[in-house]
Amino acid sequence: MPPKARSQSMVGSRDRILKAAITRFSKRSYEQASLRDIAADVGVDVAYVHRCFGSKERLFAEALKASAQIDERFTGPADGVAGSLARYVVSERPRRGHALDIIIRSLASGKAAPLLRRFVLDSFVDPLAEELDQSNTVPIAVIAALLAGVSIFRNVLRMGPLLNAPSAELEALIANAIRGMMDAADPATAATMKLERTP
Amino acid sequence: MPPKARSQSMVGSRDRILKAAITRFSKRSYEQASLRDIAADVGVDVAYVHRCFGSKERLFAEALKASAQIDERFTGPADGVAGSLARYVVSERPRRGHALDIIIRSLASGKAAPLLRRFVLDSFVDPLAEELDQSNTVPIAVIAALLAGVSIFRNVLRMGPLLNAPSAELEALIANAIRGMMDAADPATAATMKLERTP
DNA sequence: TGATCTCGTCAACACCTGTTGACCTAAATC
DNA sequence: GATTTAGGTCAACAGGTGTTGACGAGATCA
Repeated sequence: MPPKARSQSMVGSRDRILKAAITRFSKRSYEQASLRDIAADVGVDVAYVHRCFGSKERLFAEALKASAQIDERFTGPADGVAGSLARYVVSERPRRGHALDIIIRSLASGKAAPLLRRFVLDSFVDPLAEELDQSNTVPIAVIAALLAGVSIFRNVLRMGPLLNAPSAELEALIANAIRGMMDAADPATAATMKLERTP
Repeated sequence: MPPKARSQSMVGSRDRILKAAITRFSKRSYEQASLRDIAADVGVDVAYVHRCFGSKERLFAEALKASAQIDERFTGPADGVAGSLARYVVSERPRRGHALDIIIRSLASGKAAPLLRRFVLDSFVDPLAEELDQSNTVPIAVIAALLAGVSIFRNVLRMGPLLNAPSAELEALIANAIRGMMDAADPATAATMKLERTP
């Protein structure tokens, strides 16, 4: 293979690797997504992707961080929190490479779990708790678990009922679950979530 | 190593392997739990555990099935469904090797996913839907996703807030989420769930 | 022109995986 | 007593993994 002219297509190979990693990690788990696959996507040698990022773990960490920047809404939806969260999880047709996808695929990986735990806490639970003036993060964590659970059952497990259900129905179910929980836990906070029942 | 007296400790090695597999698969994912580890737990050669079950996939399937028989409550709690489900997920102190543990650790595994999808459908969603006289399985699937999500965040991800929270609080949050959802979706069914608000 | 540094390749290492075939041994069967 | 059969071991295969060191081509800069 000819060594390829550099200044043309080879600029920013690191970014292209990062992008390929995001895609791969959002389709397969940490262990199932191999460095060789990522390298092949970019058309580069495995050794290079390794040396670009130091280790697979660091590449994963960077991919996770980078995917969060793409994914603006994940850090905290603006208004009508319950409905907005529900809509975010459900309407994911052309979504790919967003933080949530990476998270739900590697939750069970021993290597990735510590990273993901901190990420979910720092990028979702804490900001949302602050946004809602809620000092107790437990309900927020349960919301996160609900959203992750539905995403997993839908996109990873590909469970029939959740795949075929109309988006509106699914959205309403999730939103009402969140509302039902927050309402009972703390009516004041629930009011902040702009409750309008969607039956 | 002396070939060991058979009739004593070696009876039912297959069952011991199955038991070890259940334990391993409930602590690590399908790919992370290796046949060699399982074999070592029993004190047997890898080749034997393989030939006992035909393949790793079949061993996993049998372990999953066997774990469900241990786990009576998983197939359908009797009364006060919402609270019962919540309590089941939360109070899992000395629980190990039950179906839910195996499920939440291998959800993202390409090999195990089809098995798990069918298992959750057959052993949880459908029975519970029937028990509640609910023809629409979508809300039930969302409940399953919620329970799985919380279990994952707690036991796999080991997320702080969900680990340290008092069981009663967590239980109430989950139960109210389920009630809030079912109540809005179908008040008649919700009544079946013996709603008593736990604030 | 020559030294240097970045970008990148190549080949290999060490390790771990599920799986297979040959083999051995104790118990049951004839 | 001889033979089959079940229970089990051993060594190896084929393939995949992250990781490493040696090396090379182009551009940069002195």
